[in-house]
Amino acid sequence: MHNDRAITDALESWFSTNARGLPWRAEPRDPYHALVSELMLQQTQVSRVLEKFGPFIERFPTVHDLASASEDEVLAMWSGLGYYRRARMLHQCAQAIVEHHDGIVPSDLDKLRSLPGIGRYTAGSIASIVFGQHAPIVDGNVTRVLQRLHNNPSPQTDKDTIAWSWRRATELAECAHDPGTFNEGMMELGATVCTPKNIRCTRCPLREHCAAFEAGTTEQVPPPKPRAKQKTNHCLSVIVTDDRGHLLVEQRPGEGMWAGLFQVPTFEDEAAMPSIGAAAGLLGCTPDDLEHLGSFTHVTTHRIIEFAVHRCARTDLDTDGRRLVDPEDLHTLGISNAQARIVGMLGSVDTIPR
DNA sequence: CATCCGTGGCC
DNA sequence: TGGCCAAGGAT
Repeated sequence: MHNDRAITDALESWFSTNARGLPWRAEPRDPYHALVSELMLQQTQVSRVLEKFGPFIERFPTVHDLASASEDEVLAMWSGLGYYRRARMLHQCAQAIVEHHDGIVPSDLDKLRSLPGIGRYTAGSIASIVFGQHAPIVDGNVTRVLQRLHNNPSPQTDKDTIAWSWRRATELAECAHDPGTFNEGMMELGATVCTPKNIRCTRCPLREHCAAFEAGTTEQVPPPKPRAKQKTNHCLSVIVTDDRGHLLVEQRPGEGMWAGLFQVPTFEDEAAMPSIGAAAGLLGCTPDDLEHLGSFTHVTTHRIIEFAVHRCARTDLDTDGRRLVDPEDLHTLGISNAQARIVGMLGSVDTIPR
């Protein structure tokens, strides 16, 4: 039907000379390293993962170390990566591996799939890249490459398109000489050559197999994804220190945005910025104790968050469910980049974990 | 099944 | 520089 073997051969050959260096690709491949890396790669760019992977593995060298760590420690090492629920999933995943799989990352696709935080993409990725199995993977890159390869103009998010992509990826993975290399190659091609815009067809190893290139429709296939409208939120954050210079922090709820992360006392409102009077009242000081240090806008995919940052002059506030930490020790707590920026307004305090 | 969950790069 | 873009898993 399709010239699948020609496609997989061309791609594997291209990838073996065009791969960017990912740390866990070093031989021998440690399945635990792959697990951490794949969870990180689910949600952020390769460059960010490169920054965070080394320190994370150094802190949690084995699946046992990760499993026995506290959730706070895991979140601390995840700080700045975003999608923090995945850090907790990875933590639970490690615990499940220790409890149900003798501390050994399973190679079986269904067993991988049943672990927390691992869906069919991540299961296929570990099964194929680490264990050499002919398992398919489909991510946004793979879908785009496949749709262009077959000049399939359907919306990427359609149920039928997703099912079609998985069928096609399954055929190709089964055909591939080295399915792990093929799967990595598809993602790398989508990330560096077969990109949404500025498509680099002249550098594409699959050009002669590409129906969209043939038809001249690469720019239109696939169509842009519909985007959710951003909601606005307002946060008033207050930097409070005691007479030793220790910083007052609180832990966010276990659900929602930045779940389980720490922050300086922060008051939120969807409609408008909380008033200084209200914030002072909740903190147990007066408006005169608060000094406005600055404001900024923090943008995420689904939210626009306006932050106003104040400094409290009082050093004797009731800690009331909050805790005081030495700014030097902030890197041991999970904090968002927005909060790191706020604490940075205090001075040249280094808040990024290393 | 629709919605939620961060951050940074690119133009 | 502000808008656009990337993307899997859980619930």
